[in-house]
Amino acid sequence: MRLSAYFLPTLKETPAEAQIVSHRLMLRAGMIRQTSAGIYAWLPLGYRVLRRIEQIVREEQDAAGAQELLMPTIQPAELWRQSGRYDDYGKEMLRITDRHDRDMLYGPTNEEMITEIFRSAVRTYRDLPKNLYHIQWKFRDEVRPRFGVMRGREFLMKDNYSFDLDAAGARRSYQKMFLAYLRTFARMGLKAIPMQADTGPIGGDLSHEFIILAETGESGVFCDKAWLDLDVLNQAPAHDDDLQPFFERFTSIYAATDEKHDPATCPVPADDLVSARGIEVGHIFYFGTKYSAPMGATVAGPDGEQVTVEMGSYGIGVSRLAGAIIEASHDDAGIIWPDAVAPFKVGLINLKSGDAECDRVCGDLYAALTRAGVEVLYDDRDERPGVKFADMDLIGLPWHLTVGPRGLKNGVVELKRRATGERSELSADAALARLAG
RNA sequence: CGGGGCGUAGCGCAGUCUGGUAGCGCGCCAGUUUUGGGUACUGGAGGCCCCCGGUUCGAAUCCGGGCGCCCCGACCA
Repeated sequence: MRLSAYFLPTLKETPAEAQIVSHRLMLRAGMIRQTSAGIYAWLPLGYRVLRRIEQIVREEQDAAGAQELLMPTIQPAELWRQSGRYDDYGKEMLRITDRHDRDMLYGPTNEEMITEIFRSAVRTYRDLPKNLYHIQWKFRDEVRPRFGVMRGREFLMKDNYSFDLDAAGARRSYQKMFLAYLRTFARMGLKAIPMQADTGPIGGDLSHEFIILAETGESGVFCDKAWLDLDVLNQAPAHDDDLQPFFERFTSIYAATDEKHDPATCPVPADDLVSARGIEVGHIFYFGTKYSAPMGATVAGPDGEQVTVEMGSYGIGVSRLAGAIIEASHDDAGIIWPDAVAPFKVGLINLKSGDAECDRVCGDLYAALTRAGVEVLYDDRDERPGVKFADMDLIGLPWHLTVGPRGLKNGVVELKRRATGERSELSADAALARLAG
């Protein structure tokens, strides 16, 4: 993509309403625009990131055996009356009346709807287990939206729902999601730590919040320092393995939010205990028959009796992750995208657009990289070098490839790694080999 | 939902107390500068001063009523 033609309204100054760093950087980098309190438009650069995040979530869900579908944003109130939540949910639920005076709502979550779909289609235990997910916009009319996309009213969420014949099956479904979540966040370059959360009336150990560590996180967390150098991707078992040992190991390493942390009973010695800040990016829980019972989601069991199915639900804040990743990965100059979610891999900077030699070398590099499948944002604007460098640092692409007349005189271009600031001079061919290889 | 603040050019703000030609910086446009980490200079465009009503010869400014946005707290993916 040529920057001269790209819709990328970067800002030099920070809009007054943005208080936290990810919100400021997303506005300044031209990723989002606010349209109302807690509601945002995603501009091309931001939308690319959102889709990247969504795709990683999707791949890990599919790998874990979940099946994607898509439910609507608007739901009939009737379903929520069946579960008893229509009156309980309060003002956070956006209620709508259609032209026929029917009560509708903009879905804040989808337990009722998925239960309705399930109960109308599944009759026998032979069709279990099932795990269905979708990635869809939700609306919760928060009293006070803030922190940009980290706590918007409208947000993109991956939510899925598991259906099992009994508690043992539900436990296995839960463990599959536990593994999928650890893999998902690790792939995004995040250190996500599962922390035991309130399970409500069901009890047990089957509810975890996944919290990523970031200096600017909302809540205080404590964890065993063993978490810090745990390599999840290398230790993760296959989804078909017996997940119990893995689950036990990862839930036994201490981690707690400050609400649950009690220094008096903490099993971790003070020297091994890390105190940090965190952002919740995922939440999984098992809730048994909370919805299946009132809504009559039953199947015929092996002995012919009707059995109420055991359910769990699992959420990932996809749009929140865009902000959370920035909270976890930025510096004074701007965003530092982890490779897996970067909107482009390489920023190609032409220091002197209009100069025949610079234009030719850049054009060749751009064409060759594109041919090799490398996504490039080519800054071909007629701008000052300082402006180009500053914009590129702000946008935070993983690699910056700089071409200028001074370097070309010596036959070199400059390659910079955004995360480390490390720069090296090399030939255009060598740079191409490194980026495309 | 309690408490507080703000609304003036695309962005950041001054002007409001004490009513009298709508300003500054950045950005934008046209030039000069030919620049190696937000360069410098010259010229220019761009405003229902959030909305409605009132007071006044005259309102961005005073009064009344709305709306919007932000912050702190409580609450929450």
